[in-house]
Amino acid sequence: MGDRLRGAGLRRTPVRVAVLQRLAAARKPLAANDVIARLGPHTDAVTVYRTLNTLAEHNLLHRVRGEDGAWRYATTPPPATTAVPHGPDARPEHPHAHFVCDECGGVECLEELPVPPDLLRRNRLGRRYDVRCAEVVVHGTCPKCHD
Amino acid sequence: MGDRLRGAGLRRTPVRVAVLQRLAAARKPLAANDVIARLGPHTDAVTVYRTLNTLAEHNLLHRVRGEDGAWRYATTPPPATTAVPHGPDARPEHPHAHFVCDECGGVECLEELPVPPDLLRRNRLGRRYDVRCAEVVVHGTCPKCHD
DNA sequence: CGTCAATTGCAAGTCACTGGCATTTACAAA
DNA sequence: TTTGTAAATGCCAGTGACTTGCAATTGACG
Repeated sequence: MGDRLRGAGLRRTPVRVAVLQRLAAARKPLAANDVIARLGPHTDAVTVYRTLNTLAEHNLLHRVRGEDGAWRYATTPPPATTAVPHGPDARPEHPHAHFVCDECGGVECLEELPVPPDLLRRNRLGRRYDVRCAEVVVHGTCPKCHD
Repeated sequence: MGDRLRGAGLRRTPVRVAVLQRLAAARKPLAANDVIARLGPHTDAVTVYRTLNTLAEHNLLHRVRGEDGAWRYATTPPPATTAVPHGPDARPEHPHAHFVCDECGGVECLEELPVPPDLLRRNRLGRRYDVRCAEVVVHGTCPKCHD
């Protein structure tokens, strides 16, 4: 999936491709640790940390904090048109809520639960606040941990 | 403010009282670090970490992750009636959104922006999900950092 | 094919927080 | 008031998730 890398102005390197593959294969957000584990002992952990940061900055990934404080990374769907901007300033295209299981710590994307757009209406806060985006995290017990 | 401690079934100790005071005086959520700094060098940092945990478990405090991954702690208003349950299982009484400034990292309670209650409707997710609570975090630039 | 900035890999560091354990203390009961 | 006891504290050392510095490597243009 070097297309997306090149589209974002990034070099297509083996580590980046492998990271994107692993994250796409896992259907849920993974901690850096999990990604490192799935890459085998041949890949340097520091490189993976840096790779995840880079990919997230360029909006090929998005990330959420797990309850343990570690980031979870997940792939973002490819942009609808090639004209959609990449880069650090781009907004997530389909901001959605996330689910955090309080039992197992697992994180899931709730694609079907969009972040309520009215949360971004600046006038809900003082006019002197510059609102950029909002996150919604739902806590509870996931099906796997259910009783 | 030992009343609240005793009400929660906790011992009234100098450290706990001091922590509650400092957090009440700051009108915004503080990182453990900030609390420690405001207590002077006479209080042990580990004790403060444990104290913050204890107070949060007993719902005298609530906490949010800052963008740096460190918890921010803020006092919760006293329960409306004395019959309101305390303890680890109690739900926050007035769940509200929080604001995180991407410039300075500061966190604020948006008491006037309640967490949309429909986020908790279980049927928005599969029926096998057990939804407990939801968090809303708004990102942007705070008045102090504005240009 | 060569050039060179972008990536990588490795060593060492930082930061927020936790665990273990001996000492002290709040507070209930005598 | 005194005492007994579990709960809190203080200190040391550890953990885990990153980050930083820097030299060696490499992808992708010309």
